[in-house]
Amino acid sequence: MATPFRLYNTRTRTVEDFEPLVPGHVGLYVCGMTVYDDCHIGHSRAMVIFDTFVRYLRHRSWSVTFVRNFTDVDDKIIERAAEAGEDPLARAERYIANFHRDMRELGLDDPDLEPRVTATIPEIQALIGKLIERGHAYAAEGSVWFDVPSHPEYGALSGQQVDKLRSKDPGVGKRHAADFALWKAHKPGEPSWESPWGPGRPGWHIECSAMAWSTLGETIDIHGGGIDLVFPHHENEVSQSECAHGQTYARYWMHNGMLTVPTGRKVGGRATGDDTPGGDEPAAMKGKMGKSKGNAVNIDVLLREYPAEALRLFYLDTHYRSPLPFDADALPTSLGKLARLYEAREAAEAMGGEEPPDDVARSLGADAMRVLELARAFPSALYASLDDDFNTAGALGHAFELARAINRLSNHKKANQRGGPVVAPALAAFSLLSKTLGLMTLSTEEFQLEIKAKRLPRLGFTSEEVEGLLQQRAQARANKDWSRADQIRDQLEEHSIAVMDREHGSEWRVRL
RNA sequence: GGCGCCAUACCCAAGUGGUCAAGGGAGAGGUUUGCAAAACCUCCAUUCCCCGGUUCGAAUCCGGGUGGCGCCUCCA
Repeated sequence: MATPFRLYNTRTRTVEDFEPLVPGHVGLYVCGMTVYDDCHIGHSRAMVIFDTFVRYLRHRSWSVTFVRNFTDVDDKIIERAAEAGEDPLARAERYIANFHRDMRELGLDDPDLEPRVTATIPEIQALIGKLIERGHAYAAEGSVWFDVPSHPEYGALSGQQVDKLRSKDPGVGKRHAADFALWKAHKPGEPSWESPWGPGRPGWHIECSAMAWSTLGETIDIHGGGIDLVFPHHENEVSQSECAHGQTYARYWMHNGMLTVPTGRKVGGRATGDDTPGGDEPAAMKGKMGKSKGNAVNIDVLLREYPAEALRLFYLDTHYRSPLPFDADALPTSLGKLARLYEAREAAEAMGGEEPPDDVARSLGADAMRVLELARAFPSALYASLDDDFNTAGALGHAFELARAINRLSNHKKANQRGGPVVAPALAAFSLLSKTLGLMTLSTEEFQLEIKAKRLPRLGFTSEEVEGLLQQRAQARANKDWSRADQIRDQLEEHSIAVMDREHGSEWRVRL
């Protein structure tokens, strides 16, 4: 890589040059879902960010082993399953299937490995055994606790001081308030496994240490996840792994910001098909999106109405570490921006043609040169942004500059026929955007069809009805019956269907 | 009570020591059009929450204040 790749490291609170342990190869472990319910758009923000991150690293010739786990046995799953009167493991299985369905729908690549807690029990027990052996854990009444005071470094990642914590959970047999469970003694009705300490199940944090260890070894290059996991989850992982192995657990910590619901705004709205009136929602609704706050919007619901790439653009249009506010305008805005990119690419394609004669080239002059300049500079501009702590929002800014330059050139009548020399570099730039950020991966036609399929049902029309009306309107226009033509157009416009009269006929779009 | 992050125009959002403060949306005017829509052009922050300080020079660094958010309980 020509320029260093720079990444913010939560552990040091600074942006650092990224150097993997083994040159050219990156081991990445990302905390995935606890599968007790459907994936909401806060979860999928993390999924999209890391998917895109891996895509980019690979594009830049790093070899990446991407591991994203499933926590398929835990308190919450057991609790929810009990409420629903079902088997916890069956519930987890169902939500894993749903998650896979949602990620596929979102257009994400599968991670290289997706370990599950229930398939990592031997490794978890081995790790716990090691910790007891080394004096960092103790068994008490069928459970095993991590001995926090035995690890002086505890708190380094999150900046917490053990004696300042508001510890609540008393726990049976715990020696220190900050100690946390590695192994939980079996309770009736809960899934359990045999162990040297009696039947039970893993605690919350040990699983990730074990899964990272079994898939990537004692030291991983980058550990990712939501910023809300820093404490206690990641802090505890560090202690478990470093006390067991005596090696640095993760060299870089990469945390994404939360999806938030701003104060006094409507959540979802047209996005969810929920037509509750706007206005102030209960205080509990604002802040971080989460199931327990009752403000979660499930990803599958949104994907029924918006193309996956609109979600992707929504996520990538803000730096991954910033909080991302979600409201009713968010997706329409992102979809509009995405459509702008597609339309610019279409305009570039339409300019294909012969090498222009000199007089035409001269008349295209400055505008054509501008496109050429931006298109050729695009790769280095994109790399500069993404190499700088994965600044996807900055990278997108460059794409929009190019889009405007293309549209400007294509407005030029002569360019419409003869944009020749600028087309290839412009299309190459958009192709690079597809490869790295996963946007504009469809043909323009596919994209328009997807929009129509997802948006039209809410507008009270079928494609056939719209086409029928447009035929009537074409007839009226041919007869210069402008009032009839305008009446049809107004009727469609009322239902958010925009009609555009082109030289070769009328097109229509769903207004975003 | 403890730890940490953030504060850029009407809205969203890049930029984090040095030419004019990206980009998108909204708004105003114009080109185009049968009229529109879309697209394009022009305008839209002499200024980056406030107050001090460092510097030849700060939105960018330091100190204080105010406001918002995350974590300390399950959390992407």
